[in-house]
Parts: sequence; structure tokens; C-alpha cells
Amino acid sequence: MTEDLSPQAAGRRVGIADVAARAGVSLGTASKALNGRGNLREETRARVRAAAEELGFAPNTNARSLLSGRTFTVGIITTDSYGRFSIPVMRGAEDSLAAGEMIAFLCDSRDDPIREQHHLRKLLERRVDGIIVAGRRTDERRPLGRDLPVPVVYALAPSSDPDDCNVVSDERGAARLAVDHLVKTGRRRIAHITGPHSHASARERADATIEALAGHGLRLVGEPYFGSWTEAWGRFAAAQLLRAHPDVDGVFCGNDVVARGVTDGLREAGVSLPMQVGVVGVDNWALVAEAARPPLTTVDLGLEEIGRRAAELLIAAIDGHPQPGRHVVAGHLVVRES
Amino acid sequence: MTEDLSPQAAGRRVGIADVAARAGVSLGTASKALNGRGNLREETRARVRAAAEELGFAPNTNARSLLSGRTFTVGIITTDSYGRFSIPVMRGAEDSLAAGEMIAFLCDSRDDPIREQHHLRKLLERRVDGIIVAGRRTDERRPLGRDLPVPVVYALAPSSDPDDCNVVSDERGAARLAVDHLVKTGRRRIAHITGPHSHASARERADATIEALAGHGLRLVGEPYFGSWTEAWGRFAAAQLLRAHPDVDGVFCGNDVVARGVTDGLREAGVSLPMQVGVVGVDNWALVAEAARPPLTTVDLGLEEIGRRAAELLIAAIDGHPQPGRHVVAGHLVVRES
DNA sequence: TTGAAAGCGCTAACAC
DNA sequence: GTGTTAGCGCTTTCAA
Repeated sequence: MTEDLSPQAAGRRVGIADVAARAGVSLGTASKALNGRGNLREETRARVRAAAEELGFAPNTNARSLLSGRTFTVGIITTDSYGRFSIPVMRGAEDSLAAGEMIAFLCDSRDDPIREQHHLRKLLERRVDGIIVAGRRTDERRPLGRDLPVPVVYALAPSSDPDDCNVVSDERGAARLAVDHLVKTGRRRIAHITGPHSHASARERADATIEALAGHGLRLVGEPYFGSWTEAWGRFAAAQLLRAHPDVDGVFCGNDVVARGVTDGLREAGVSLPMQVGVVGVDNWALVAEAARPPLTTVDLGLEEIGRRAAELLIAAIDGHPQPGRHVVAGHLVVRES
Repeated sequence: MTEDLSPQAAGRRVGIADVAARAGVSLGTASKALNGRGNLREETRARVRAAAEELGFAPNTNARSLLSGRTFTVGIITTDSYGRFSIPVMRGAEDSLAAGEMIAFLCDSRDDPIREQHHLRKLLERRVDGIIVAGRRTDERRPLGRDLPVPVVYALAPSSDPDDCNVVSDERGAARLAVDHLVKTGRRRIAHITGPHSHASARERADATIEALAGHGLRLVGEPYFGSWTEAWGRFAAAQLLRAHPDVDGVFCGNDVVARGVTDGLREAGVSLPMQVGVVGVDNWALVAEAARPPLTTVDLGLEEIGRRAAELLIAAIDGHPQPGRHVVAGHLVVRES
């Protein structure tokens, strides 16, 4: 007789005891058969497996972890409501986790420390094996907590404690990739338009831009243009730049949104792209980069890879091989037409 | 003596037995004290609570659910890698779930039925109390499975089985809101530019547009322009539209990306916005709507609300009050300058 | 090769 | 008021 699996029958589910009874063996034997442990006659194993199949038996992971002490779950706490940055990170993380038969609990802290602590407590009550904290900005953040009973890995936004395990993007490398590309395509008078000076990524990329240019024996055209991460700022800054330095022939932008604004600003000022001026962005945000005219050449920071690495490092830590410190994931240039 | 809570000490965590010992009471008493059950002296309760506090006791949810049969977890299966549409849905769902002390497992099926079934099995093994399936398109999808032991709610993409519980956006209402707004602001010659005819949402919005116009005694200018959900299509279609119907004074676009393309196309053809032509989009995708020139008036489909409703309906179903059928969530107009 | 029994951390009857 | 015991579903000794 087949179990009734109608939606309301959630209460009574088939357990290993049912399988054992059906196969005419003891409970322990059924367990061994299904898990490939112990020494059993092949025929017994087959009989148990058949019974499990027939009854649609699904082992109760929770009961199992009660004994093993491991739940094969991790918590992912994001600070930005699964926005632009955490999404790829989460997807990468899920990738690596699934490979280890693990699954993630989702927690959105909305940048609220109170909420974050609440989630932390709930995750610990559920006995997660570890926690990934996915940030939105590359600025340092305060640690999740001290002396936590499970390992924690910070993705994108590193913890201010250098002994924590952090996986971060290569901000300086991104600037280098962009500058190298501009120089390689013949640009010599290169400017930098970016976001707010208060953002670590804006500052770091600006510094690294100057340094990378120096490596080519070049100087930045004007000062870095700090502003906001908006198209409007990009358009505005482009106009300003053109007025101050009409001979500019390359612009590295702090991100794609700004870069799109810059391309619009330049184009509307009569500059022909990419002939007169080359533009490079950062993020490889398809929606923005592909819609720009011309489509943007940009640096992909490898967010998904950051998620994957974070999950791998977390799993390693769970397995007793913590690797504290700063793990830098390299980005790569995506060449389009700009 | 305080427990060592260093990352590697995950094995031995303080349990309710430790708390009981520390407070000098029996295990059962400690349980009652911490859960507010039974009749205990207030002093005893306090003593137990103090002990729990001191030891940093966190109850093991899994052990608890082993007994209660409920895990207070749900699975969220998304088909689109937490993209544009599932994100707000997930956030809304998490909102409602948290209110019921529930937490969500994250599963990304990437539109792959095999992967989806794999996740389903894993979720059932973990004894989730229910499942939310969050889609990307409003087209119907095949059901997750038949005779599942837990309730399922479909968000955004409804199941093809009308007896399933679906929470969907109000596609026709969105078109009505847009048309009403255009008419109210004095537009009379209104066209419709949208995405691919193969998308249910494009077809439904187009139909409803014609109907809504008829309600005002108006007829659509030309046929609906079906194309793709891209800016380039929006620009192209705007130019075409202008050539065929130079006197058009309003355009309702199938989504914000197309609408942004349309505004660019019109503006670049010398049309002054919003004076000569009014444009309305759908999605209220801030990034796109705010960056457009002028910023887009658009219909917000209430995706977050869809997520919230879905979670509420799921919780109701878990509590034995299933509400099968199609639950339509109303959108609202967000007026900007276009 | 299989079965019986103990126990993972907790709650809920029932005794005292 | 508080302690004792059984048992949730499973794995794992150890005995047969």
C-alpha cells in the first residue's frame, strides 16, 4: 500500500523504520544497507533499497545531523538585500556548496547590525556548519562576532580583523587591466572618472590608476574626478573633462554606470567613440555595459568566483583547515567596442 | 568556567543538559523554564535563564523539530539565479517568513528541470515545511511535482495546474494604470512598444492596453510593436513609430528597459519629452527608470508584495489552511517626469 | 551476516 | 514545583 503523500499528510512521513519493516529486516540493518556501511549480503541490500524505493523513502537529514554533529548547512548573510553585488557572490557560493552536498540559509541584514545579530543567533541555533558574510562595498566592516563556534568567511567586504578569512576583489589589478588596455590601444592622455571618495573601491582604483599609468611612463590627465556612482555624474564629469582637457583620448571609469554616463556625455558633446576617446568601465554589468553606445569594454571583478572561493574556504575551515587572511580574486577584461 | 567558543570547538556545544546542571535542576525543568511552560517558581526560572545566559546556551532547533515534526524552514527555488525578478520576491518572502520565525533555504535551479528535481529532493530530505517556487516570467510553468508531502506556492510564474496556489502580478491592471495615466495627462494618440510576442506578459499587456484605451473611447495608434526587452529595440521602434505616426503623443512601453530606449529614440529624433510625448514603462526598476531622460513614470508590479503574499499563503497552507487558486497582487503607478 | 540497544538534544507525559 | 522517563528518526557500537 502506497503512502498517501497529499499536501496535508505532512505529519506522518515514511521513515527508515517503515522501510526496515517492509524489507523484513531490523532498523539497523536497513540503515547500513542504505548507507553502504557494514557487511551485508548483497541480496539484503537490494531488498532494502527496493523497499525504500517503493515507499518513496527520503532520509531525514535533521535526525542524521543530530547524531553526526554536522548539519551540512551554512548561512549566507548579505548586507545588501541580494542586490547587484551579492547575487553573483551567492550564486558562486551555492555552486561550491552544492558540490559538498551543502545548502544555504538565506539572511538579509539590510545593513542593520541588530538584524544581523538576530540572524546570527538564529543561524547558530540551527547549528549551521559555517557562515558566509557577503558585503556590498569593498570597505572593511566590523567582524560578525568574536569567538564564534563556527567558521566565518567574508566575501567582498573584508572584516576589519586581519585574522579573519576574507575573499576580496582585486581593485588595484582592475585599474591595471583597464589602463593597460587603454595604453595598448594607443591612448596616451588618460583621465579617471569615478564614484565617491568615501568609497574604498573608488580611492583604491584611483590610486592604482595613477600607479599603472606611471608604469607606462604616463601621467593622469587632470585629477581623478570623484563624484557619485550615477550616469548623471558621468555625463557631467565628461563635459567638464572635455572643457579642461580637450585632447583627452582615454577615460577609465570607476564603474559601468559612470562609464555609460561618460559615453553619453562625450557622444553628445560631439566626440566620436571609440575613435577619438576610449572608455573602460568596471563591473561588467551586462545590462549597463551592453546597452551603452558603444557597448562598454569593462573589467569583470569575478564576483561569482569570489563566492565560489568563499564557499571553498569555508568548507575547508569546517573540515579543520582554516585559511585566515586576505584572499584576492583576480578580475579580467571584457573587451567590447568602447 | 566559560565554554571555549573558538572556531574549532564546534564539536562540543553547550546543551540544555549543561544549563540544567549549572542551575542545579533537572533537564526537564530547564526545558520548561526556558520555554515558559509548566508551573515553576519564578526564582527557578530566573536561575535557569541566568545559567543559560552565562553558558551562552542556544537551543538546537534541529533536535527540537525532530520531536515537533516541524522544522520552520521553507525552500525557495528560483529559476533565474536570483535575477531581476526573484530578488524582490525573495526579499518579500523572507520578510513574511521571519515574522513566523521561519527561515529559507536557497536553491537556484537555473531553469534546469533536472537541477530543480534535485533541489526538491534535497529540500524534502531536510523536511522543509513548504516550498516557494519563484519564477522569472509570467508564463505558466509545469508543476514542481505531484502529490508532494508539503505545500507549494508559486510566485510570479504560475503553475499550469489551476488547483495549485499561485501569486501573480496584475498584468492587465498594469496596462490599465499606464493608459489611465497617459489619458489623464491629456494624451490621446497612444502607441504601445513592448517585448517579444512569445512572452505572456507582453501579450497580456498589449491586449489590456487596447482594452483600456477602448474604455476611454480611444484606439491604439498602429499595432502593438512587439520586439525584444532591450533599449536598442526601444530606440528603433520609436523611430519607426515616429515615421508612421508623427502625431503620436503617448507611448506605453512593455517594460522600463524598452521605455528607456524609447525616450532616447524620441529625444534623439528631436521630440521634446515629456511635452510632446508622454512615456510610461513597467517594472519601476530604479536603475533604469531613474537614469532615463526624463526619469520614467512607470508601473511598479509589487514584486516584493508578491513575495510577501506567497510566504503568507504558504504559512497558511502549512497551518492547514491552503488557499489554492490564482492570487493577483495589484501594482501601482510611480509618477516621475516622463 | 544480522539484531538489539544506546544515544544525539530536546520536549511532553506522568510521577512524586 | 520538580524530577523521571519515553521517544522524535537515525547511526553505531556490540552481541549473537
